[in-house]
Amino acid sequence: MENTSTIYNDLNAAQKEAVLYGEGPLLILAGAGSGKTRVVTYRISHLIKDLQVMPQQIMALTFTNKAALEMKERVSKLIGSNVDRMWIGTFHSVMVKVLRQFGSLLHYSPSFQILDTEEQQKLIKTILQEQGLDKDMYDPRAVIQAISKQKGRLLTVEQFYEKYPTLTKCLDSTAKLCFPFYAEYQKRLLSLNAMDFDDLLLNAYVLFVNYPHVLELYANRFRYIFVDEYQDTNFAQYNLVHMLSSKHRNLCVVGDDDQSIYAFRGADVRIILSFEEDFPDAKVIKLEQNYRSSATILQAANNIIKHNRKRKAKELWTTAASGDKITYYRALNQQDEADYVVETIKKSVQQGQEYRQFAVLYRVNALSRNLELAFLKAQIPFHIFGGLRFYERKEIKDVLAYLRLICDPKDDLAFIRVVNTPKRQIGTSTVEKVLTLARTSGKSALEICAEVSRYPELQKAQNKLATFARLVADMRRNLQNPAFTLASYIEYVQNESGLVEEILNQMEKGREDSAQRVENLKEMLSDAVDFVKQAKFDTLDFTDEQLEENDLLAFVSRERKAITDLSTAPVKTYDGKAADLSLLEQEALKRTTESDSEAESLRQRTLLDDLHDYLEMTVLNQAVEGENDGNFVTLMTLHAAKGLEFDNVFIVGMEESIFPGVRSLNNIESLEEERRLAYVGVTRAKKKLTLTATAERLLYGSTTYNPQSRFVKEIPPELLDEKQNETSTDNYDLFQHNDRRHYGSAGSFSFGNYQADNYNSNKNTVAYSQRVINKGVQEAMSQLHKISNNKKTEIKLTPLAVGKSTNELELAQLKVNMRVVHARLGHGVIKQIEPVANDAIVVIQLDNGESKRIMAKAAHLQRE
DNA sequence: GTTCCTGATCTTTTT
DNA sequence: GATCAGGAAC
Repeated sequence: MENTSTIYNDLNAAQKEAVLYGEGPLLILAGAGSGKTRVVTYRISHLIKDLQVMPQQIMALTFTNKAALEMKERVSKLIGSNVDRMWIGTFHSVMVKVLRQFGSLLHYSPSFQILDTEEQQKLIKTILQEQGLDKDMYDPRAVIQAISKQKGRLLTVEQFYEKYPTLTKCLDSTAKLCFPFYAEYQKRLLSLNAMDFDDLLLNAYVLFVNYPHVLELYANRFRYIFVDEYQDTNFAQYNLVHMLSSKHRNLCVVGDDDQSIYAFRGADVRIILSFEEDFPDAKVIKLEQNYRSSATILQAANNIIKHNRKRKAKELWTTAASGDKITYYRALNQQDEADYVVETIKKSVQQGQEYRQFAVLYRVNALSRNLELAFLKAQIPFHIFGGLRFYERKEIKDVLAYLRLICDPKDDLAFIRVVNTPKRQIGTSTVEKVLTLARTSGKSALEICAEVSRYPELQKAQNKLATFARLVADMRRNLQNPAFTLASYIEYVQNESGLVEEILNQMEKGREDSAQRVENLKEMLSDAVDFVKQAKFDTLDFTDEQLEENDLLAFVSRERKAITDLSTAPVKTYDGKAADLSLLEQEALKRTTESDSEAESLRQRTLLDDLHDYLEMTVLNQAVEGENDGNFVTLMTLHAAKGLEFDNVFIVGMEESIFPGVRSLNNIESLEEERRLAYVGVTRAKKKLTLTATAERLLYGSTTYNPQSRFVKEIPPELLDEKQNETSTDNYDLFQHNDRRHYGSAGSFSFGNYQADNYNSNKNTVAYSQRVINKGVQEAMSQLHKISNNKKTEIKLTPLAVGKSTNELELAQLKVNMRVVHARLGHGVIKQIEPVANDAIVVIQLDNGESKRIMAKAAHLQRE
């Protein structure tokens, strides 16, 4: 076998062993920078190329879309083009695939929708109100978290109330929070035909338990299963993985217990720690050689992490030279700290380094502010990652809600969101009435509006509601209009709904972020163009679905036979109900007979298909492109930096109660998680690491004085090169004072609000900055250009057939002081043209004296 | 129904 | 200091 290929020659002994290891459970403990992804991708390629394993027999589960994408690309480079047949994806997306296929067994229709966190919270709020519960006692966010925790532990509603039959029996505080809500919440989800993120895992689990034959289908098919970042799995994921691999037992998990930093969202380190108990015959391979960092940096990392008690013995080593010492800078205050970072980068760049080789990491987002200002002042290009994600922005979510309502008129949550957005004088009380009527009659809210004249109690708002219903119906009808592409259709909805107009009106009133919001709407259009392009590429899943359609029929007939074999005994199910096989059978038959027409629509995707898939992508795939290969300094949280590497890394805010955070000071478990976070941060650096702390810090509106972080003290002093602001004499005393204080005490003390920072009103500078609020970490960092090259596509929209006249002015023809006619507003003069994305905001002085802002393209302005 | 003001809150984040 | 939700006044 050794002769099959030379690609294995660039692996070290441990890596090679992991790649070539045969059948059975395999745990790869891969330290930071030890070539983990390379090992996994090589192993997959080895299975396919050397052992003739079929790609469709391989499943690889990741936590993020970014990781899945990277794995796909790297595997496809190694083996050629047939990655498509493998199931490489996030836990969630893979389970969606399963549930779309078999969810009907759990009484969900295959088109169930997936709720995001905001909608979950809204649901909880309604339940809270309707049940008349004390809203000071229940914070919706905490309730959602509590429910999520139960689901992560695989407690269904039935099991939950079995375990906690009364409120007084809820000893656990999260159970207490759940108790009044869980059942009702779940009931609503079902009636909305919706699942939340945790349901995707929980329901897949329930499905597999209730219908062993379904599990068998997958367990048989997937001979090899891989799990990336195994230290981040929760109980539900753990169980799913074990079920799926129960047949062939070729489960390969990769992870590093020292890099487990997501316990706060349900990850359980014990899962990776007990892999060998789960599989006594497991092979364990440790990858300890680090190819990333200098010896000094590694030594620091090892010294920090060895203070943790619960962990697998593991020590990174390298053949690299010791390199530069770690700089530890003690600043006067956060300004001084930021200036130091900026100055250091400036100097290094003057000596020939590039901005892209620098990253500044921090524990909490709040620390980015001062850095941002300092970078702006110094005119150094930078990107801040984190903050609101693209699809979570208000203006985007509003458009998405319209699209959802158009797609599925029964989507009452979408209805609630948009019925009065933009404002249509439809208030909460009216909406309440509509919803009550909908609930009692079993109709959807939109249906009620469509036949509003039948309901005397809605008389006052009759016209408004009817107009809204007509608006949505019109939009829906236009789905059939062949002139539309997905992007041009979305643009049409953006305009027709009045959302764009509302933003422009707000701009009129001086709202500052309006231009940005318009730009986001435009960005959404190019996003849609790219999405369709990709969807045409990605035919991958359809072949698989086709395959499973037959499986579904086979499954039903087998299940039937099982029942007849057991004479009258019903199939054992999870909730005690017998499976309704006849329904399922009809469904399966229907699908097979439809498969011809489906195959046809495969060739010619309809606008509705595109829209459907697009909507699913927006919930499930939150990652959005960032600017990829720009030469800029990266600013992000330590969490976001996991998996990335930079030549030069700064970690700021190395102070007790910031890092480690206040909330972890009294708890060993979370303190150890903070320490792992420090370990992750330190190991991001390849050549040079700089740590900074301040004597005095203005945070959350008050000044604090924190002792230096214990993590700095855990680094042997001989590795550190300590520096401080030379202009100051009292600086050191301040630190002495801070450090004399005890660690465990409730963190920092404060002298109240004095002296705010000097830069507080720099809003204009912020606007021109290179700051990209919210583009995902995804591509900005990766060297994979493939997608990003497509991303910069120019938006080409099919012009609307309607309303286009020969007199219509093109964007380029518009000039200031030109007289124009607007179909609705009448005559006026162009006063200002402000380009935005591929369009422009035009200020028109109307003849009646009023001035209006409109989007140039949608306005269809004509020559006077 | 809408706007404007007050006051509580401020880890980390993906799906 | 900044944001955002919820309540009172318009």
